[in-house]
Amino acid sequence: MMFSTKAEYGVRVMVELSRRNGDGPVSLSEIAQHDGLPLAYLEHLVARLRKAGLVESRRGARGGYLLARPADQITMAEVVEALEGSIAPIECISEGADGVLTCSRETDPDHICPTKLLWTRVRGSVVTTLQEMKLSDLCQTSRSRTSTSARKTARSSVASTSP
Amino acid sequence: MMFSTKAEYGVRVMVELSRRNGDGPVSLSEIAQHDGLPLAYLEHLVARLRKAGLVESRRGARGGYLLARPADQITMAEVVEALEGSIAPIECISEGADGVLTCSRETDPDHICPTKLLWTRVRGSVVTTLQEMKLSDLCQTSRSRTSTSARKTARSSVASTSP
DNA sequence: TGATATCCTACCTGTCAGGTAGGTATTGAC
DNA sequence: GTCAATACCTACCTGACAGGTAGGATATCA
Repeated sequence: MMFSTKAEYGVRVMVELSRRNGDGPVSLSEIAQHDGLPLAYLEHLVARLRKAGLVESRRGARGGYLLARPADQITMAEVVEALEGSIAPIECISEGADGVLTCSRETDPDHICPTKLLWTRVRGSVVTTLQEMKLSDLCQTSRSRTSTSARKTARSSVASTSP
Repeated sequence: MMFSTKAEYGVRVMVELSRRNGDGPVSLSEIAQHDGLPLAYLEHLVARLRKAGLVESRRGARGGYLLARPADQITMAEVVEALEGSIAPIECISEGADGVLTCSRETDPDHICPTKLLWTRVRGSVVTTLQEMKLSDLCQTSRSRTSTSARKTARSSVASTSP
């Protein structure tokens, strides 16, 4: 498994917020009930999303959460990174402040880690995929299920990605 | 983090076997010492590689492990999958026997999981990257540095793994 | 003044990555 | 034939952390 339920649940929260965008603040308890997820745990996750500037909150009665930006301006890379932390395929690969990837086992500059190429490329493909996908892309899927013809397309497109 | 040290260490073992291909069986203790990895733990990992048909073993004195196939015929997808199990970006996504990806939260056929598209695509990009990269691609990197002094590099690599 | 929400901190708890330990079976070299 | 070196196997340990709970403080609306 590559990501924990933090990403899974958090993405679901973002999708729900996006679908109800414009209806005013959405309370976490509504989302928790709708998706069958533990409310107290979602509070931790949405705190990360808020600190990352992806959602805004309204306290008090009738409060809740809203998207900080339109859904088509939020990349899934931002969402996943806010929830899971910096995306690295493996512990020894980490991204420095300058954005350069380094391998912790590569202390000696003469000794180039032969596996670094692999993990760097894996990371790149994941980050690119997450950056290209916008939150709005996921909501079109969930919206389209209201019509029968669109449902078929959604299912087949998902199934076609198997190797 | 997306993969554990099982993948990290296991890939290193495969790279070492590939580099010494043709020199006869390579013992695990040699590799463990060269890369500064715990021998007893590598035994577990190499058992997975053997069961997956990626390496062959020779028991007894002067025994060890060899690549079961030429390095350019071994994809990193095979290696990583042997070590980590089926590649899934998240717990709720799994690959059935027929190769079709399913979401465990998608019990009701009318309710299509809106996040499935995301995780399916992430998985696809990772699998594609791993399939396109061959074991031989990693060894070309590590070969390029052996021209100066392989022995010196070997010693320093052991020392560098302390953190 | 409640009811309803976010927000914050602390704590719990089972699982599992990562590793150790100790033994058995097999083989080559002397 | 014995010995050393190796793979092979099973069981166990242990700290960290994912995943979640608990309880209260704070803010806001009706």
